[in-house]
Amino acid sequence: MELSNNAQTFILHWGEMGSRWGVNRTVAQIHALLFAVARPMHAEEIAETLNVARSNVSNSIKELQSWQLVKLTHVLGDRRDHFETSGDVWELFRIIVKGRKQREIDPTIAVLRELRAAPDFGKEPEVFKHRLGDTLEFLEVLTIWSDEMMRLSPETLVKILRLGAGVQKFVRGGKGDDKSGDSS
Amino acid sequence: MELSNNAQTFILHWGEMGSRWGVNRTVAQIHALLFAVARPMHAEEIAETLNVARSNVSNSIKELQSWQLVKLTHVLGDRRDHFETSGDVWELFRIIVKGRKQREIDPTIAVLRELRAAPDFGKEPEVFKHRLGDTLEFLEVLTIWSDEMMRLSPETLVKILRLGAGVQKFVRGGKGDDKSGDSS
DNA sequence: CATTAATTTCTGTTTTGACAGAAACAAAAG
DNA sequence: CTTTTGTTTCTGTCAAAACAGAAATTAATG
Repeated sequence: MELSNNAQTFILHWGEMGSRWGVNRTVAQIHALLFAVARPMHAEEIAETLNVARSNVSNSIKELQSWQLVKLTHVLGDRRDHFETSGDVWELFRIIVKGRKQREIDPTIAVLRELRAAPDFGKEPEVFKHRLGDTLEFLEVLTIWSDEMMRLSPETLVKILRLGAGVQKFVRGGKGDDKSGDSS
Repeated sequence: MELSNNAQTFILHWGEMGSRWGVNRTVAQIHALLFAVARPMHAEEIAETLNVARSNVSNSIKELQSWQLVKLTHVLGDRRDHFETSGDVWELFRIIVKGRKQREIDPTIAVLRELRAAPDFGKEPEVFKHRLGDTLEFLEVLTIWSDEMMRLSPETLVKILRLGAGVQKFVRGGKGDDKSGDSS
């Protein structure tokens, strides 16, 4: 398939960004491609369009599937597997956040809990214990919050985001709290 | 400096996690070390403690400084540069979010805006234009929201996070919106 | 059951980034 | 101004990951 200049720019940039946070370029490009063309494609067509080896496409798709970012479909009269991705940006966001939390936050929480429970942890300096405790508490609050937020529909989510810092009006003692210009 | 087992575990894990989101192991380890010991250290001591080359420490610290995660200090009677990091987890979080947004979101917003403004963009298929538009809108809302949130004090922030999805009560039309069990 | 078509796994090559050690540089003290 | 001490830049080595192409496997059709 021939890509327009605009589609190319988008896909290349997406691949570039992908590698900036741990997902390899081809994986990110395939996802961008499926997002852009908005129709099911089979492995062969993806490989041709992006100029990468089919094996590469195969592995990348497996990875995308494991993250639930692309799903397998079929088109009538073609027995090849086809793949597509959701066009709902909010749903994609939810999936990505969920995955990153699992891979980046959860293991750290586990380690911090183990440390706190270790027999010799009590002997550590107070600052160290205190800092680890703060870190753990922080990650736990963050986890609960993100789990709850991600359970909401995109519509509610966008409303909350649009509220912005306005939510501070709803928490007691939150007045006069703006820190504009204190640290930059 | 001799590290306790607990401190070692923490630092090694932090380094491990670091490499999971694009920051190299040594950089993450140095940050973890400074966080754990909670006092200024000079380059030499850092290198000895972590068993890495001094040049490596030098470069890593430069990177951490550019992200405002460590700052330079001096201790009396010692002309060497010493380095320390904030013990305030919330402040660290704010700095990290800010940096990641700059490096991961801002460039994408710029590209999407350019695409939308390109002379031949109007000729693109409707779905494509629509999807890019959605993506841009999403990233813009997210940016505004995070900018505003990050301006709040840690105390307010923790209150809001603790509210969790409870914030939905404050947005109109948010009732009956829970999606539990719809997609997993 | 054989043949064809598609996908996945395997193996070797290439590229990229981390890192150590040396060399160059800068700053302070006597 | 020279010596000492600390910091940064540079260069080469090493390790890990991405990737292509071939081989093996699986599934479908006649």
